Amino acid sequence: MDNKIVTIKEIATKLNISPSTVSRALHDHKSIGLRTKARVQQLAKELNYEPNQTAIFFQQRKTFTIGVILPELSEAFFSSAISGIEDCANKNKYTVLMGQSHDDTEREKQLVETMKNHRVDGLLVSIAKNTTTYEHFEAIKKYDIPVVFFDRIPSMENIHYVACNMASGTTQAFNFLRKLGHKTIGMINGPMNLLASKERVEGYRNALTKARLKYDPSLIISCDLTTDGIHKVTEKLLSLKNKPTAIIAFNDYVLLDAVEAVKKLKLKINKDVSFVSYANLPISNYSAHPPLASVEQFSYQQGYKAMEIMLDLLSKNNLENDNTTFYKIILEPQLILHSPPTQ
Amino acid sequence: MDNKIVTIKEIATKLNISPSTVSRALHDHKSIGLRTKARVQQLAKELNYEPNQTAIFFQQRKTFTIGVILPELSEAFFSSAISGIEDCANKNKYTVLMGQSHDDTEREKQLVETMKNHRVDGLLVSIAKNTTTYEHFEAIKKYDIPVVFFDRIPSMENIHYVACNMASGTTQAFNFLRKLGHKTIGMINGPMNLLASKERVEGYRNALTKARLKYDPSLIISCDLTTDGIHKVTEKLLSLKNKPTAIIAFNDYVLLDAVEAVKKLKLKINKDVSFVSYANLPISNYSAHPPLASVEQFSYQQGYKAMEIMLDLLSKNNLENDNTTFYKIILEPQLILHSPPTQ
DNA sequence: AAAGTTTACACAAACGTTTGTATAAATTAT
DNA sequence: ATAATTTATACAAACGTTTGTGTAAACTTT
Repeated sequence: MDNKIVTIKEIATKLNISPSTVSRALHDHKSIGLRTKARVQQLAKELNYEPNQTAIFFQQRKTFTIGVILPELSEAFFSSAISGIEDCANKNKYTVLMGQSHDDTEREKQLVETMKNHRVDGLLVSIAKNTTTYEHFEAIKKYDIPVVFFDRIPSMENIHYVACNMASGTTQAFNFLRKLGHKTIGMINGPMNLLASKERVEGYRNALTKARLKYDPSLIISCDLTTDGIHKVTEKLLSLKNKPTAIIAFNDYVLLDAVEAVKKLKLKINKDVSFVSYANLPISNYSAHPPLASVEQFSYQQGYKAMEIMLDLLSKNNLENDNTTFYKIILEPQLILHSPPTQ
Repeated sequence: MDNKIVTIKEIATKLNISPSTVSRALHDHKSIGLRTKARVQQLAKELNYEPNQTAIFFQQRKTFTIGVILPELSEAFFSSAISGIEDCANKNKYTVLMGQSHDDTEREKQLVETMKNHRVDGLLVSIAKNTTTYEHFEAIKKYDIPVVFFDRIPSMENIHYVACNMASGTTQAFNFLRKLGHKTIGMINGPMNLLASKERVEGYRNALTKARLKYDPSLIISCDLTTDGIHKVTEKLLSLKNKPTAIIAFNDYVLLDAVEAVKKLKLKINKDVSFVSYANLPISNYSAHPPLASVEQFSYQQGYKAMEIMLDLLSKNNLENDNTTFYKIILEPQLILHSPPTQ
């Protein structure tokens, strides 16, 4: 019942040997005799010895902790991603230090600072939607803390990242709608500083080109991902002369707001206008107005993979921090078709 | 561009003063002369000095880190709760170390161990659904690491916790259904080791008593919260002689599965059987088959409050770890009515 | 049995910071 | 001008662990 925390030193004193011997005995070092090893290990067990990780972290200059910065945990995409990160980290004896930017660049900067001071071994980041300057990420590299981005990738050179091929996903979505007979397809896009937004445009245009169709720029509108913004953009799209009969929404959350806007306009979903979106969140399966299809972005896998890359970087880190090769892992998204709600 | 990490020692050497002086100068200690203070602070800035937190943690025996163990981040309830935890922690210069038990008691034990070794200052826990032994939580108390439980509370004496009053929530739900005319009300309950399950029964029976109705135990069935379990329980309820016309589901996720079971039985929701559930997750707002009402459990607030309690415990901790008074914060839940999906 | 080798341990330094105590120098008081 | 006090700084230990190096004692080898 004594809640005194036992140290290596105490074990050493009790056994009349030196701390270094105890340490080595506990690590099963070959240079320690079997008798002493046994004695040490037994006493350690008896006294309920627990290594003081903070001391070890300090001494080893390694914390086995990975910082994760993401916009918003209550978004299913990110909670699922961090779930993957944590699972992979845990399997490899790493722990996850978590921080939400709430899509605020200032907060994001602070978090990077905090994480750096905590001496995390690495940083996994999905950037805030309005982050456009990247000094805080440049800065941390100087400290030999590798950074791997996932999903929300900044427009930086020489970074590691894992993301979904949104161009291809968008092409899939576009072609799917075309096959259903839609001729005019609109798109509610995200902020253009996000790689994912650029790629959506790319995929959209690729599909047009392949189909030898003309590009009407007014059919793609960026928005700030707020409810208001989405409402406005949706109304704008649906009041175009070249009015779309189908809309590709930036993601399932955007879709929810877009649906609201459509209802306000007294238009019928899946009749006047159909939707396809991205992420394939659980809500789509139970929603009253699910999209016809959703581009699955494999958030759990993205997180898991990002952590795997991190582990790889960390294992190589000692040898040579090779500043010339960068992981750019592109997962192929998959268009998931949804059946309309029954009853 | 030199990425060498600067230490207090180096600053001391460069200025030809002792490390202790540098440390005190950086902390604005009154015993340091203004001139030296200025010189130190300037050089620190120039060299981009960053205190090594791992050293400080080690030295101070305090990490400003709070461990959070919860079942499953991809459940909206928990991601929202940890969001509250993180927000409160961050405001108070604390960081969050996160771990998911995936509702596995073994993993939960491991996590407690990991957190302990990381020397977290405190632990916030929502237990795995099948955790029935609590030695791992008893054990950590000996290390003077306070533990605060939230939402999923174990049946232990002398613990701190914050939870929602599920008894009252259930009574509200029951009365709501009664007012709609339902005479026979069933309940899909969770595992009985959870306080929340016991409280639901309590609230159900209280409502009966107040209304001078007889208690039919077969109308309340516990399940293991798996899809299969929920299907079975739903079928069982709906094949009773005393068949319920309304069912109180353990939470919004359980509801989704229960709805499936109802459909399989070719029964009509809101006609043959109506539902009320708990949590009031976002899905309810967009669902094709939302419950008539959902008991809002204020997950974000629960997390935030739990962290506040933790902070309070930590501030008092030094004085006297008072093992006689325990926080038991009960939030009053609120029944939120849902309108059926439009169109 | 002497030289070489191995085994099993001890010693000490290091990681970066904080903090109690000692002590010169500067200031004030007498 | 000397003693008392204050100010500003240095010194050293400590937190718990790991790890490079040194070294007796116990073995081999010949």
